[in-house]
Amino acid sequence: MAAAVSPEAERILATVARVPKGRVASYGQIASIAGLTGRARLVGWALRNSPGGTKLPWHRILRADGRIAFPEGSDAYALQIRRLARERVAVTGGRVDLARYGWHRASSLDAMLWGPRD
DNA sequence: ACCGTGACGGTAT
DNA sequence: TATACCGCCACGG
Repeated sequence: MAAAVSPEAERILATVARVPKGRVASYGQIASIAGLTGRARLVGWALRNSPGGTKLPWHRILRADGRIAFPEGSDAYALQIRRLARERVAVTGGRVDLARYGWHRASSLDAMLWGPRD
């Protein structure tokens, strides 16, 4: 049983699962929230090695500058853009406006003030 | 055990 | 805004 991977990966994946639909977060942000500041690369590793990672909203994770982390032109690159578009997240030039779609662990109040978009 | 690679990030130039 | 470097750490060869 249990693919266990590692306690850190578990926390990382659990954090990724919390990113709301229509919002995005950076690898470093996820690492910090998971209590692993400075270990953004581990987030990428955890996602890549997550058993059945298909269930996770991995497409909501981007680089710190809002760019897609996959090589431009790759299948994953195209798929991520497609999955984001499906959530109404605009991706222009392989990049998402974090000021607009970035997840800031908002409370319901913040959600009202900021709104999902617009 | 050494070294290159990578779904990263911050700072300097 | 873009490029270059360096710090970071798990893996694979």
